[in-house]
Amino acid sequence: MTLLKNPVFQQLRKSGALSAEEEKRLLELEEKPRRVDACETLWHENDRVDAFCVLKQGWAYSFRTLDSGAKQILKLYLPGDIIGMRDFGFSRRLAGVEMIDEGVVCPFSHQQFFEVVDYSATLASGIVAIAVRQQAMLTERLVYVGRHTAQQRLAHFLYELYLRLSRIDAVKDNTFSLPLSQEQMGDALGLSSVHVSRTFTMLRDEGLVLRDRQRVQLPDPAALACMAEFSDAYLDESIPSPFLDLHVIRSRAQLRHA
Amino acid sequence: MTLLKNPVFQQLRKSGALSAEEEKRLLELEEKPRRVDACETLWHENDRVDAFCVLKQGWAYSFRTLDSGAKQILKLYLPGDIIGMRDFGFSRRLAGVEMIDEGVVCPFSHQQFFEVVDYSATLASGIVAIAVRQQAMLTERLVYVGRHTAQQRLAHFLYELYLRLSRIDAVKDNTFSLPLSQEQMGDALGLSSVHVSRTFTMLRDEGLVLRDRQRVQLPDPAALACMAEFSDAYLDESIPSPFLDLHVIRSRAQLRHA
DNA sequence: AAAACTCTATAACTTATGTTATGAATTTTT
DNA sequence: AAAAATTCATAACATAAGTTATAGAGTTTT
Repeated sequence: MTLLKNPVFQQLRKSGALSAEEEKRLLELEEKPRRVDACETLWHENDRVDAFCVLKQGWAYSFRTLDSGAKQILKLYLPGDIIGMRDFGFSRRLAGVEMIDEGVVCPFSHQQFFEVVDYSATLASGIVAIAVRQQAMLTERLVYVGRHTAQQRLAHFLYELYLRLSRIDAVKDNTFSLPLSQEQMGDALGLSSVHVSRTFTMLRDEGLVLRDRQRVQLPDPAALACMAEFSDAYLDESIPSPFLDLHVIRSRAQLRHA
Repeated sequence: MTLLKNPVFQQLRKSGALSAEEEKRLLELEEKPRRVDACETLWHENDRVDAFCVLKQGWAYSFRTLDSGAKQILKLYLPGDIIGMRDFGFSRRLAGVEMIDEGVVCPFSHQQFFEVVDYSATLASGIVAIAVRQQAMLTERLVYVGRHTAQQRLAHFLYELYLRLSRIDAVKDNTFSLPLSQEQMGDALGLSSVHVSRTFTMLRDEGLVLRDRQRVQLPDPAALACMAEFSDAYLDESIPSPFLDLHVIRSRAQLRHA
């Protein structure tokens, strides 16, 4: 997975909004791949912000630790996601990030990012759009953690994952791998691990979710989405047309500079 | 309140990172002020995304409406905030936005934003940093809605407001105006209005919050922050040093282009 | 292969918060 | 100024989710 394969950049590319040089610059952010182990910490809460990462392989999550020792998992990162944009413009990390399984990340520095932004407004806007989309998932979780039952929360969580994984071809026969313990899912959804277990049992009894260890199957994804009151607008991948005209604006601006 | 007065741009300015032309460009985003009434809708969920707004005067909030008719309030906007960056890169609004009291907004278009980004990486980064800071508040609310008691949630909400209002000089004698009904606070915190009322009573009994209609007084803000387990990192206004060197990177890049 | 862990399911019990209802206090409309 | 509509406080009751405990199933270590 590269950034260039992200649907946002795919659309820009197809519409001819990306020059060869821009594609090259974007790929330069992924120049320094690094293997990371399962459970490895990428950074801690409160560390100095020095780098962002493209996640090439593996799963990761960001989290906050509370005084009580409880964890709140903020965001699950899948291959192709950018990790750490949440901290852009802050001196210190607002959240820790850990790998779930082993994988590969490509760190890039503040300065590299600035250079890309400075070189191309199109690349800058594309990266911001990707970051905004990631935040949108978090916003959506606030809605359902605040207002929905445990069943709906878990159903929503599983269905969102199902959609995200589908897009990177990680779903076969409505089945995917979910390398999270029930405790971790509880930490993401604001539920106790016991209640996550109870809720899985209920979802199984209703025929909505079959699970065997890390294998999860959704026999009727539509029914699951419906009971979770899932609204997929926030996962919409299509970018608005003004975006595609960016390079036009850009050329006009260059004319003006000249 | 102008964008230029936002702490992010104030810092850039003081460190000499903003040219006169850049300041001018930034102010051009605020060229079309419009009076808006109390309770006026700025846009609905699912509207086409056409503009963003600088909120000059008054309070606003963004929200999602659920199938059940319940509302989840996502974010409170105070003067100096940018409204709508959450939807950047999406075709449709993910949330509605309404004014709370009357005020003034300055809408600017996608295209105007692109032109600013294209003109200056410094301005682009500054605006992104402001948007990231706003999202950070939302992320923080996920943490306490997911993991904290009603008392802590309300305490956190009030203390965060107290800090944000302090920065725009809207707090006198630890007292500020809060033009939200208890039902609306419930909608923000994922609580019923009845329980918000109960919780206010508890906070009063503990001497942490005095309230008379829209006047709210925090006799001991530090104690309130403590009981809410408030961590103020996410409201930190200082931007990291690579930011301040942006114009240096920029000039280097221009040299390379030449 | 046994031992030690970790994860999961389920039960019993507790508690925080939701729901419904009522009356008083404010605010808005007529 | 009266009437109508909100908003707020409080009570009584209902319930979803938390907590603690136990045992089995899987996994890892020895």
